[in-house]
Amino acid sequence: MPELPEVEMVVRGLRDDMVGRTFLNMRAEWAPQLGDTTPDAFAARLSGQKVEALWRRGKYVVFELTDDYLIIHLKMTGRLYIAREGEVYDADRFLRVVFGLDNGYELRFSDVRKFGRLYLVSDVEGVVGKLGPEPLDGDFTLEAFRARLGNRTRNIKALLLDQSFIAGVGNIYADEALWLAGIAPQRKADTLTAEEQERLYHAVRSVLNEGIAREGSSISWYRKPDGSAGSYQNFFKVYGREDEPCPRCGTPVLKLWIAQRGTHYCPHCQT
DNA sequence: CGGACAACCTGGCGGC
DNA sequence: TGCCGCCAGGTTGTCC
Repeated sequence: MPELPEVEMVVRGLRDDMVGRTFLNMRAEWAPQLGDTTPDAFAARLSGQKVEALWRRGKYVVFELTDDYLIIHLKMTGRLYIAREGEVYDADRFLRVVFGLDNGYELRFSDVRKFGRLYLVSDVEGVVGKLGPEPLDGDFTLEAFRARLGNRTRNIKALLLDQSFIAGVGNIYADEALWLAGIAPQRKADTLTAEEQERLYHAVRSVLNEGIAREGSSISWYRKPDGSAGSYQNFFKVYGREDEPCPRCGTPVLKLWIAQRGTHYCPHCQT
């Protein structure tokens, strides 16, 4: 489900309701999502901790607490939303964890595929420390991007998906960025010209910003915390558009497998 | 470093 | 209608 823009919308949608709240309790229906921690231990450690801040790092949602960090990765189908105690929502069909808050509301985590992961740690870097730079941060400059690309021999699609290379880009935004930059996904990273590097740098930031402006892509499971859908899926140029004409040149969009992921691109104007 | 593949899970959809 | 196989916004570990 969620890539950087979707996770950003989740964080923005929860922030006002969550900052300042204190966790009273927690109930987990599927313990494996807590890693090695038992639900009881997780709940005991979390209870009484107040949310001081809420932010995003890559695709991770980070609740900065009194003593610890509650970190949640939504993986493919995870959702976070606020509900009044006892109130029932559609997403509750796949409810996995419920956090009781000090104001009569709950933070709920639902996740169809159970891939999502929750961490409660004192050291945030232990979870997010290996992530690459935030592509929308001011210090992620063209020069920084060039330096990271320089000697990498992998194909560019695989590299964009590598979270230690850049944090937050996933399958949709990788395909869209490569289309916008006019670069074929199977190109080896170290063969990009200076001009192509620059086009890709701007394309990555552009599609992520546009994704946020459109409030994310709601293809199947992703919804904002308030339950509404994003609209960026209506603006995809190639993702999910196999056989449809390329919006730039009319050539049918191809789908193939690169880095074990379905990859969509225009074989004519992405070179 | 990098590629391939299996695992972790469940639901939706297209094909027959 | 029903069943089956395939596919899915992600990551991690293993093997070569």
